[in-house]
Amino acid sequence: MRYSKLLIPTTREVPSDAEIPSHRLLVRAGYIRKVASGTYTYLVLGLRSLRKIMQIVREEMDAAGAQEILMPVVQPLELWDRTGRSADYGETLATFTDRHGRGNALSPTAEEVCTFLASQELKSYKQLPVNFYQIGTKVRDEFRPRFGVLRSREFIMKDAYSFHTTPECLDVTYRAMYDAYCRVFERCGIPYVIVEAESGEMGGSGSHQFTVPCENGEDVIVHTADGEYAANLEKAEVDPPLEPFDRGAAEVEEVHTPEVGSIEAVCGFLGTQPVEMIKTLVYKADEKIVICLIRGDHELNVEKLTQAAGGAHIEPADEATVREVTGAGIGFAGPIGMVDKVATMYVDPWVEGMCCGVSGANKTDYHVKNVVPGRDFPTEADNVTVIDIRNAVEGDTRGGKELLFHRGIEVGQVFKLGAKYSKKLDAYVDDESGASVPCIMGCYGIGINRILASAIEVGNDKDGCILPIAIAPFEVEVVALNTDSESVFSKAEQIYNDLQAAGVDVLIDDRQARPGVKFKDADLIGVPLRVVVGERGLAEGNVEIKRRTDDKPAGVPLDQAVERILEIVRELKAGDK
RNA sequence: CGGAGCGUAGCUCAGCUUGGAUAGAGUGCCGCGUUCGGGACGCGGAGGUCGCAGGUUCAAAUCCUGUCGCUCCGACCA
Repeated sequence: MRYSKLLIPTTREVPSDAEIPSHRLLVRAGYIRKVASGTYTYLVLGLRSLRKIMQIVREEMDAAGAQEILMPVVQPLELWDRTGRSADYGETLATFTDRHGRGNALSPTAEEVCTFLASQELKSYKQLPVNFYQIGTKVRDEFRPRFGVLRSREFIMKDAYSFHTTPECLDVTYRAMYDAYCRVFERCGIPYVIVEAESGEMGGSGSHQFTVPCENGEDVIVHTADGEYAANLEKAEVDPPLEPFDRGAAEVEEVHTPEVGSIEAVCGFLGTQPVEMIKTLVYKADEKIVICLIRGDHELNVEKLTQAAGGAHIEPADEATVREVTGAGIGFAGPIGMVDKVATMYVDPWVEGMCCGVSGANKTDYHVKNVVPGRDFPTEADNVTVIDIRNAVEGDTRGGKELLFHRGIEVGQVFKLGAKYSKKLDAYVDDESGASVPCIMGCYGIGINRILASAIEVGNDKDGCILPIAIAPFEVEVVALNTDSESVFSKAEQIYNDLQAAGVDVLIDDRQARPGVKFKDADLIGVPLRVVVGERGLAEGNVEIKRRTDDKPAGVPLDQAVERILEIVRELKAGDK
């Protein structure tokens, strides 16, 4: 394609809202333009890259036995109500009421619709297993869009849903998807790690997350140095305390702590450390009130709590509920005497292991000291569960090995869903014995735009993008330096035509612009291979070929240029895999 | 939703504290000329209801109130 005919609005300056490299460069290189918060128009370069990514995904999904379909973005809210996910998603689910008064959701994912399809069409075990996938726009009314295309309100996702009669059959497809994902990311030329993940709102029993390690990622991955264990922060398990602590503490003592509700404030007031505090959090698990005890310097892990509560929908209790349950204002909840007032009390092992601690007194403006787990509140009772419900932190171990933390961008995740959706949406089939059984499901997502953004996040330098050839908008850029020189222009055109004929994705910079401008733009856009045709080179019978990652161009005789370019393109493609 | 901040030329920003004349710069854009291998230079030009609505004032980009939008930090994330 001809640069002079395309809208490739490169800029020297960046909009002030772009903070991370991928966002800055996508804008500067003219791949995208923002329309509103969290929504973007993809211009020719951006769309070409997305298409290449989608094609790779499509090929690997097809090869893995999935079949492509297309489901609606506008979905009946009723289906979401039936699975309970309209509540789980909350305001993140974008909804509208149509002119007939019907509720509709804009799809952030499509378990409901796909399961609905299964319920209508799948009747017999003989039809299974099946795996449906689609590539399309998803909508989430994000509480806070950010990082450009990485966390937007609208994005492109490949989502797939598989149906099975047995867990073993699901395992086979799950593994096939897992392997397909590895091939997708390898072909896209981006580095990735696979970690164990929690299935979260999806509701399921097993999951792996594919993450591109990089500084600006929003996900935290946790692993041991030997790589034997790797999980995301939501999932990462931590060892319980090694040594049981000395329990020889004094009697419980109430202290007046006026208007100091937060951990920091209490510590400042009493001169204690967060590690000595017992943090008491009131939550609602479905409609039941539960409390969670974690050490003051730890954070509650909602995913772990969800699992502990048997998959219940977890949300923080509102202030009125907290007051009613504890009899005190926010910030003064404590464990003593609470066990009878709540459905369940979850105690983190690191609280159980405390010698004694400071907690709220369930009395506004008061805390209590010398609270001993097991003595002053039960750690063993019918409705008390001691279980890991906090985020892993620096210094934690797992299996005795130190846990290390890194950030990453989630680009894909695979889930075993079980029968949650099929039961709620009546997706049952007859098995071999004639019994009606709910389909066992898996689901598998890939963030298409995130692959592009993360590729730039890990591939850039001061001059611009450095994209793998597999997903770059063009494979080769021919730069015609002196466009008013007939010989330069015609030779550049000849190379351009020959490359096109050879099936190469080639861009020719045929603009009437100064050389510096063309060089800068070529670097910024990040086309993997640049071919310069200029008077200086032609005087020696050469054109210049430079990979985006090379320091200097190499002169190649004009008559060998196309052949050499094709060779390097082949090498680059092989190298990316 | 809580905290902070910002809305002035297409973009990046000055001006606002301490109200005052035709609202500025860089970059980008248009025209002419000179240039032509790493974002050239000269001359000329277009481009602004200073987010919007009220208010204070002889006078508002500037002060006050409201409102809308955006951004950053935090709060259950593909």
